[in-house]
Amino acid sequence: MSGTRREIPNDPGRRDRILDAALDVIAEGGVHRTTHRKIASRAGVPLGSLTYYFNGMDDLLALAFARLAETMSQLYRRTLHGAGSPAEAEAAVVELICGPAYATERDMTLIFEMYAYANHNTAVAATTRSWLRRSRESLALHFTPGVARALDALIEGWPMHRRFDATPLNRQLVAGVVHAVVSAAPDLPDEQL
Amino acid sequence: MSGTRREIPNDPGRRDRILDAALDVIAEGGVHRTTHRKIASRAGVPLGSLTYYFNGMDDLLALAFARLAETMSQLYRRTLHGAGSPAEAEAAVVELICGPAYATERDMTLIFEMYAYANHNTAVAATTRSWLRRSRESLALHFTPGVARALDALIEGWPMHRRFDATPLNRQLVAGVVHAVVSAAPDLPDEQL
Amino acid sequence: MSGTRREIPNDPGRRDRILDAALDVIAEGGVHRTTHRKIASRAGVPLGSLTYYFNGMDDLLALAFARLAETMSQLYRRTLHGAGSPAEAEAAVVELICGPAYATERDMTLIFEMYAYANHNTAVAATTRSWLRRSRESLALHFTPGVARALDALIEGWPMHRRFDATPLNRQLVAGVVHAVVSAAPDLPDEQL
Amino acid sequence: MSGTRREIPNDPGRRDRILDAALDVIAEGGVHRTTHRKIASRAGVPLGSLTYYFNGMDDLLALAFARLAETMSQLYRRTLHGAGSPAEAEAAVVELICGPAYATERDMTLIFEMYAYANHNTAVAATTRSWLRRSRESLALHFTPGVARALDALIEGWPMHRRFDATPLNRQLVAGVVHAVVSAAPDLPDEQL
DNA sequence: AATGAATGAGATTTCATTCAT
DNA sequence: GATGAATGAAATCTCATTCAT
Repeated sequence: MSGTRREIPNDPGRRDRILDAALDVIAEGGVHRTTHRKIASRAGVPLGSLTYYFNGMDDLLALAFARLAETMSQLYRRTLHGAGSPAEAEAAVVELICGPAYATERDMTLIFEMYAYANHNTAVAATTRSWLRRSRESLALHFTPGVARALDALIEGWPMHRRFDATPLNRQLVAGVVHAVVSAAPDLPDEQL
Repeated sequence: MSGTRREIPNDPGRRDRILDAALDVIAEGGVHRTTHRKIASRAGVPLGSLTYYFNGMDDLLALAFARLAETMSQLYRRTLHGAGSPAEAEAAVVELICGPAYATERDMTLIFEMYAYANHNTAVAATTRSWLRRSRESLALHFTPGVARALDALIEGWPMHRRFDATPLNRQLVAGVVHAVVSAAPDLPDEQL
Repeated sequence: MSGTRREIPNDPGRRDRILDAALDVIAEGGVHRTTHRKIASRAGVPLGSLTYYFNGMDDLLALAFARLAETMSQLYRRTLHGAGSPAEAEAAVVELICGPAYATERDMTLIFEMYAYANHNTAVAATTRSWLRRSRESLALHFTPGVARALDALIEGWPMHRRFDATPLNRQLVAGVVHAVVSAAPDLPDEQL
Repeated sequence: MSGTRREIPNDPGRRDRILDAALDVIAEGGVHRTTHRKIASRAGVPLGSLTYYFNGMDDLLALAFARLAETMSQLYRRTLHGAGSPAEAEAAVVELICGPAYATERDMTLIFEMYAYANHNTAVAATTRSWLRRSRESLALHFTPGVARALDALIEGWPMHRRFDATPLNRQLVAGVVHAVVSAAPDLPDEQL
């Protein structure tokens, strides 16, 4: 019955479905309330498959966050690579700060969870570092290294406030600040990326 | 029943000692690995006293984060209130972004944990909102509302990157960016705080 | 301050208030969910007074059930002693079976709890036996020993069914059955009470 | 996911063994002293399996009492269905009231516990109601509805007294009373079962 | 390759009781 | 005589992980 031929997995997309389900569960309750059972139930897979595909919870979470970072990075990249002029690049940055595309409520929650978890897990810390590096590389297509760092901080910090603030972001204000930072480039010290 | 005499607790500081121990445990392992036992052991109190003083883990964490926010708020406030001139105010902002005083590694870890937890707990969400509001009020002593918002985002976002970046923050770069944002004030749209 | 004179309790009715509160708590949640704290809170007395007045939970419950039995016995007794003729005695028995006076919902619940508890506590077993004996003595004022035993079983069993049955008791039916039992006296074997 | 094959439990009778163990523990100490540990130890199963098989103590107790009611109902039913004549039916009722078969000391204790618990748990209340209904249906095979109700009350009430009385039941007395009630049928009002 | 029944380690929580005042 | 802060023993419950199939 079993022979020597390579067994073919009977549900090839299952691994990723589990990771997506894990992100859903994290978004809903936080890492601290994430359990194997919830993930399995959400993914519609048997409980045993979680330990079959992953080496415990830490491994599963690390891979789920890696998947999140990959998705977010691509969005970031797409948004910035599409810009054909300095003005369009600035607009793209404003879009990343204000737009719901970059950070839905679910995404913001997941990013918070990833940052928090990264402080206690080296694999996720590496994922996070790689993400930050890639963000800056995308920004470096259009801006000097120093400006890229500053814009990155704004892209990080402003949506965080937006998440908890009652008042919505003022798009004109964001555009003005981004422009001011970009315009300051000549006055900023040299900086290696 | 027979009078209004209040019993005197045998150990008046114990409540706060437990909260501090909780923050230590969170900083070390994250909320997701924080347990009553670890907190009790760290605080040197019997396990039972945790549920005597607090209504379960959620309550305890909410109060611990409130204590954290209070401490951080005061530091923030002290730093900004001390500034006597626009130049000193800018320097204070640079200090908040770069200085280890504002955010030791432990503090940064705790802040990440608080943000993450706030997405799943209304009490902590309220604490977080109140903290953001107070930050902006302190900034409003020296800056227009729009500038205050932008600086707040920088103060939030830049140290986050610093936490995961290999390279340390370039203080001159930060100073340049802060100055650019502050100088842009006349060009920014009106904004209510 | 303390001297040698006898200390006078500063709240003489408190003991009984605690016992009544205990019965309330038992009626609401059952013995299995009865705690010192609930009783103290219900009675409006300090927690410590429970262990001051009683030797632990078993003692407290035993005394509470004794109080219940005393109250119920007196009602039973009053109902039967008031009867001046055989017909009135029969009517009194019907009243005890059907009437809400003998057994409100709360009373029935408490009696069930007492019987259940009596199987595991000798003091309450004694209380229960004494109650049954007194019931029969009251019935013996009007009926032969054998009839008294049979009526006692009906007074016990019928309200139990009433407690759980959807349909209410048929008073005429009860009266007919009681009359049949009473009328059978000459045919019943002699029985010592 | 891949098929409909059902996993076979390693120990198919375990669920029922746990319920029987629960009844043993209840009979010995009462619901109020029944704990997961005692049941697990008595059943010879690991502690964790109790919450694996049951949704908490309430669920476990409800199912244990349902098992008790089922067993008792069948005995009741067997006893009454075996009667081939009115005289045999009367004898069967006397047997149910007096015989140890219907109610050993353990059974009586458990029934008390069930009634007490039923006042605080809707599932057990339903079990109890269903039991009472089935008892009456068995009695209705031989007696008019009114007589069935009266006999049911006697079957309920008399063994309760027997449980606490010092003196044993007088079988002749019981037979006489049952006969009197049965003979009164023509004089009793019509009653729907 | 895949599963889910089963478990034990440990988490949270409850609560009777103690005892300093 | 009286109290309620405090505790430890034990209760319930959760869940990652194991493992026979």
